[in-house]
Formats: sequence, structure tokens, C-alpha cells
Amino acid sequence: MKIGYPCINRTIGCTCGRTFRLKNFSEDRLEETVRSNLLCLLNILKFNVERTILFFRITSDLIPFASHPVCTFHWQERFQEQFKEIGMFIRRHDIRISMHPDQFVVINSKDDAVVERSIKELEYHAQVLDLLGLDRSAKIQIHVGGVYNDKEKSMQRFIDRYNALDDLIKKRLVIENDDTSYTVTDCLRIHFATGIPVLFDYFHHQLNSSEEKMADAFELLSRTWSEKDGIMMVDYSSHHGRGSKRSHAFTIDLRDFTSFLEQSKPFDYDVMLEIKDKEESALAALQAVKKDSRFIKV
DNA sequence: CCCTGTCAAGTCACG
DNA sequence: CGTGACTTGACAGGG
Repeated sequence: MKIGYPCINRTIGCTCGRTFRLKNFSEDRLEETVRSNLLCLLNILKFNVERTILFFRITSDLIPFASHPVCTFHWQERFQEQFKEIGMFIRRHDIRISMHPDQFVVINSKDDAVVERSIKELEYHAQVLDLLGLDRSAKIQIHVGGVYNDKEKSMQRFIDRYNALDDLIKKRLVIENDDTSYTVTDCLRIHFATGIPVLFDYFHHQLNSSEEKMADAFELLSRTWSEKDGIMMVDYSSHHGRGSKRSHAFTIDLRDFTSFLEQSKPFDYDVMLEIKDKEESALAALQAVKKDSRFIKV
């Protein structure tokens, strides 16, 4: 088991998701931003490795406007060496990597233009992981998409669109159960039709499930990950006591986390802590988990 | 310097 | 019907 946090480190004081407004776009600005984002990414990974945090989600903002028509700059070639260096660091320390494109990626949309943009965005994510030289256990996680008042048809549309994707994307794509529309059971059905692995989101499962017990969900979903895909990824978070029921907690509730670990006992997986204070909670969770046999210190 | 409206992109729940 | 939520607030213009 590895523990990780998404995208942002609040200790180091750099961000690997620096971006800028579209109207200020220039190649120079893009080049400078990407350079600084990549430097920061390596710094964060080093920070993490020193603390045995071996799971990390790379921000989609790493290359601003990468899939936008305005971007004709060949960042892939320009930064090839930096990607290679970071990739070597990741492999040397056996860091698990994920990416999570934002909500605009909807491959089952009824609007072809949305689908087209979504695929471009997925291509960009796949390119980043390819440039890092990572194997197919580095994943890109997305939601199934919209329901459009007809879940059956919308699921079928996802399946058809997924099947038509380039293998460079397919080999990295996984779906996760979401908090409003597609449950673990829905995702499993899509898995059986496509072979796509399913990432388990603990928080979403509490908000939106169709009966399944958590242990059953672990059992079923862990089997959707093949040897090459690596062990199952799990998103963990709990909700903010005072905010809306969908908002994420500011810091980890170790009692809840420990109970979550207990419930998932027989299974091994990598867990991403979607919690606002980031590495702070990851370090606390690490302490809680160190007694667990699934966690092997590197 | 600080404040705050706005930022490429979609969909849905909630009030 | 408008707003906020989502994996993550940050940018930048105006005072």
C-alpha cells in the first residue's frame, strides 16, 4: 500500500500547476511556466520520497492549455529531457502516479464537440505519462460522465466511445464511481463490457451507492485491475463537517481513516487522500498505517 | 500592496 | 433558474 495526495504541496512553496489566462498566452510565457512547473514537480516528488509518500497525482495544469488550439508550441520535444529525468526519479523510487482530468472531460457527452475536446485532453494526459516513460500502472482517472435522463443509453455511449479510443489512452484510462450518477455497480457493468479498471472512491460511495457493502466493492473492483494495471487505486476522503455534504474535509479524521483501513483489511491498494491540507494529512495517515501489514516500508 | 472578479472547457444537485 | 460543487484556487486588473 502506498499513500498519496493530489497535485499540490503546501509546505514547499512552489506549485507545479502554475497557469495563466488565455488572453495572456504566448509561447514564451508557456515555456517559462512549464519549466517552472516541471522543476516544482521534481521537488515535490523528492519531498515525498524523503517521507515515504510514494503515490502522487500530477496536476492537469502541468502544461497550461496543452489541448487548446492556441497551443502550437511543441512542449513535448522542448521538455523531453526534463520529463525523462523526472520519469527516472519516479521509477527509481517506485512512485505510483495518477492524473485526474477535470470535469470537462466527458466522453459520453451527447455533444460531439465536447467529446472531441475530451479526447484531446486525454491525449495530453497520456502524453505526459508516456514522456515520463511510465508503465501502464500510471493511470488517468475519469468519471463515466453525464446521464442525460437515460442511464442505459449513456452507459452504452461511454462503452462505444471508449472502445474507439486510441490504445495510448485506453491503456491508462480508469473510471471511478461518482457522487451523483454512476455507482460502483454501474462502473462494474462498464468494466465487464470494456475491460476498463475501476477505481474505488470511498467518499462517493458513501454518497451514492446501490447497496453494495464496502468490503464487497473492494472485492469486486480489485479484480478489475490486471497485473499490468497495478494494484487498485482508491480515493479516500471524508466530508467537511460544516460545509455541504459534498465538500471535502480540511484535515484527515484518523478515527474514520482507521476504520476504513479495518474494513478494507484483506485487500491491498494504493490510496489517494483527497483532503485539503494535502501532505499534512498524508503524513498523519502514514503514521496510522505503518502497523498495517499491507504497508511495506521502502 | 491588497482586494476581488474572473478564469477554456460540462453536468447535476440543491436552494 | 441561479449558484456551487467537483481532483486543485490562482491570476491579474484596479484600487
